[in-house]
Amino acid sequence: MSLPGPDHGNPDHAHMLANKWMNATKLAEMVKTQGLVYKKGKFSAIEEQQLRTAIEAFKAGRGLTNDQLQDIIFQKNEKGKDNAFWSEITSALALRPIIAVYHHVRRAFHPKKQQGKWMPEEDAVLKQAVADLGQQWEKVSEIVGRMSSDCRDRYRNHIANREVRVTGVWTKEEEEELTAIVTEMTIQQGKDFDNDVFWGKVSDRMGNRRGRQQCRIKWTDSLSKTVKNEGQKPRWSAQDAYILVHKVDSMNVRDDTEIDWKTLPDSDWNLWSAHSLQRRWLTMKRGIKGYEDMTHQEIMDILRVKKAHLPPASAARKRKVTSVANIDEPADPEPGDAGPSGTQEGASDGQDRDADGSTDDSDA
DNA sequence: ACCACCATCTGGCTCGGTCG
DNA sequence: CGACCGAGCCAGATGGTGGT
Repeated sequence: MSLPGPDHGNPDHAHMLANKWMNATKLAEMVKTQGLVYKKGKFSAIEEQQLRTAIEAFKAGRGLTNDQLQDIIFQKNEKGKDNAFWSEITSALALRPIIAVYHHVRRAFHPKKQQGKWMPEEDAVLKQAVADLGQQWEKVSEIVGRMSSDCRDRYRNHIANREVRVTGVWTKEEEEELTAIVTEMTIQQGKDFDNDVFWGKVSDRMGNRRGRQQCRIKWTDSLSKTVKNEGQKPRWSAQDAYILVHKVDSMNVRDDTEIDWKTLPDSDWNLWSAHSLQRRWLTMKRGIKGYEDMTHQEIMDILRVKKAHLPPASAARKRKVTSVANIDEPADPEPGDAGPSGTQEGASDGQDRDADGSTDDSDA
C-alpha cells in the first residue's frame, strides 16, 4: 500500500493483523507456528501520525461528521453496520494487531479524557462509590465523571491503603527490606530483576507502606544499581553519555519515540537500567537549546558532536552498535575528563569541543 | 461451537516537580 | 546539575456477549 515500510514481511500476516481479532494466546501461537511478527508497546509519534491520517481519510471518504465518527468509535449506533473502520485504520499501521489499535483509539478519543488534578471532593465521591459498588470501574466512572481507568488509578495509587502509606525519603531499613524482597523474588528464582518483578506483590509484602511505583522506581533507579555494582553507587560519567549517544545513533530511528529502551542496556555496561537511560537521554536532549522545535536528526547531529565526538552528518557511521565492545571507548577513563581525542575526524571546521561540553551552547 | 466485537481488569511507564 | 519522588498516562491480558 502507501507505506514503503522497510519490511512488512508477509502480506498475509499484515492482512491477518488488520482483520482478525486475536487474543494474546492466539497471537503467541501465531508467532510460534507462523513466524508472525507484530509490534507491542507504546505507539510511536510516527504511528500516531499514521493513525490520525487514516482516521481523517476514513472520515472524509464517507463524509462523516465528528459526531458520527465518535459514534463509530464508541459504537452507539446499531451493531455490525460499518465496521470496516477498525480494519481500515489498522492497516495503516502494518505491524499492529487490530485489538491494540482498537484500545488505543478508544482511549485517545474518549469524551471523558480530561486531564488534571483530582479535587478532594472527587476523591471523596470516588471513595464512596468504591465502597458502594466495589471495584466496578465502569459504574464508578459514571458517578465520578472520569474515565474508568483514571478512577482505578486514583483509587489504587492514592485512596487504597492511605492510612498506612508512607511518603518521602526511604529509611535504611526500608531499602534493605525492599532489596531483600526483590532479590528473593527474582535472583533466587532464577529471574531477571530488571524485568520480572510484580510490583503489586512487592508492595503487598512491604505491608503497603510503599506503593507499586514507589517500590519500582526506588529499585530500578537506585537500589538495583547498587546491587549490580557491589554496594557502590555508580556515577553517570562522560563515558556513559558517550556510549549512550553511540547506541542511540546506531539505532537509526526517525524519532526517539521509536526507540525500544529495553534493548539498550547490555551486559558489558549493565549498571544502567532502561529507565535510567531513557531519563538520561531526556536530560541530554533538554540540554540543547531549542530542542522542542528540532527533529530527531538535528538533535542527534548536535549530540554526536557534543557527547560522542563524531562528525555531525553520521554519513560515515553505518555500523551497527550492538554491544559496548563495539564502541571505541574514550581513551582515558580519567575522572573529570573523558575526552576520546582519538575518534576525532579531521573535520574541516573541526572546532575542538571539550569533553563534557560544560561551557558551550547549552541555554541560559 | 465459533467468530466478531467489546468491557473490564492487571500491570508497567512517562515525565514534571522539587530539593540539596 | 543530578537524585529522588509523586501523580497521571498507557498498553496488555482476560473474559465475556450476541449473532450465526
